[in-house]
Amino acid sequence: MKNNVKIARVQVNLTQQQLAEKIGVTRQTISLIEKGKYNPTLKLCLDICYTVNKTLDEIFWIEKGSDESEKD
Amino acid sequence: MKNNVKIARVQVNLTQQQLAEKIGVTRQTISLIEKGKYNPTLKLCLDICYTVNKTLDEIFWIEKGSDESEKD
DNA sequence: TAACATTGTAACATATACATTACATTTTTC
DNA sequence: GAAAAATGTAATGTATATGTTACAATGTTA
Repeated sequence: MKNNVKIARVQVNLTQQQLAEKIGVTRQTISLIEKGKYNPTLKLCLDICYTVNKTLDEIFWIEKGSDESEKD
Repeated sequence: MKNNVKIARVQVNLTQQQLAEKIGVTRQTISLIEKGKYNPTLKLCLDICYTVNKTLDEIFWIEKGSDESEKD
């Protein structure tokens, strides 16, 4: 699950810890999402969007079939 | 978790069953998502988008604080 | 209205998102 | 280059998304 969370987070000058606190999740969850190792829920995706001022399409859209990340 | 899955699904002339089969989930999952009773994962949101030819923003975006649905 | 297709939903099981704690590794700053 | 901050990640536990099966309710069509 590739995404642009890290880019967007850095753009608004937040650490993983700060983003996590604003959203109400743990830093580990943010870390794993940024590394593409989690398949986050819609609600969490939306909360991230609200906090970094982006839309779902800007941060989480990936073209069909272009997800190179592992299936595990 | 309000969304526009039902509208988009009907627009492309698919039943819940047909959409579910194309995506590889059960009909119940589609039903519960349409009724706003599930908080789907990003991967499933994307699969729905691909199948009904819409983007994440078109189907799943909701303005901050405008989610009237129940929490559980 | 009777058959049939579609949708809602309940009970129970399984997989996994996310929390908690802890520590290691990398990056920044002095 | 050492101290601190930021990030990666492992082990274990919990909550919940999703599967399975089954049946009821609603819509559609002859």
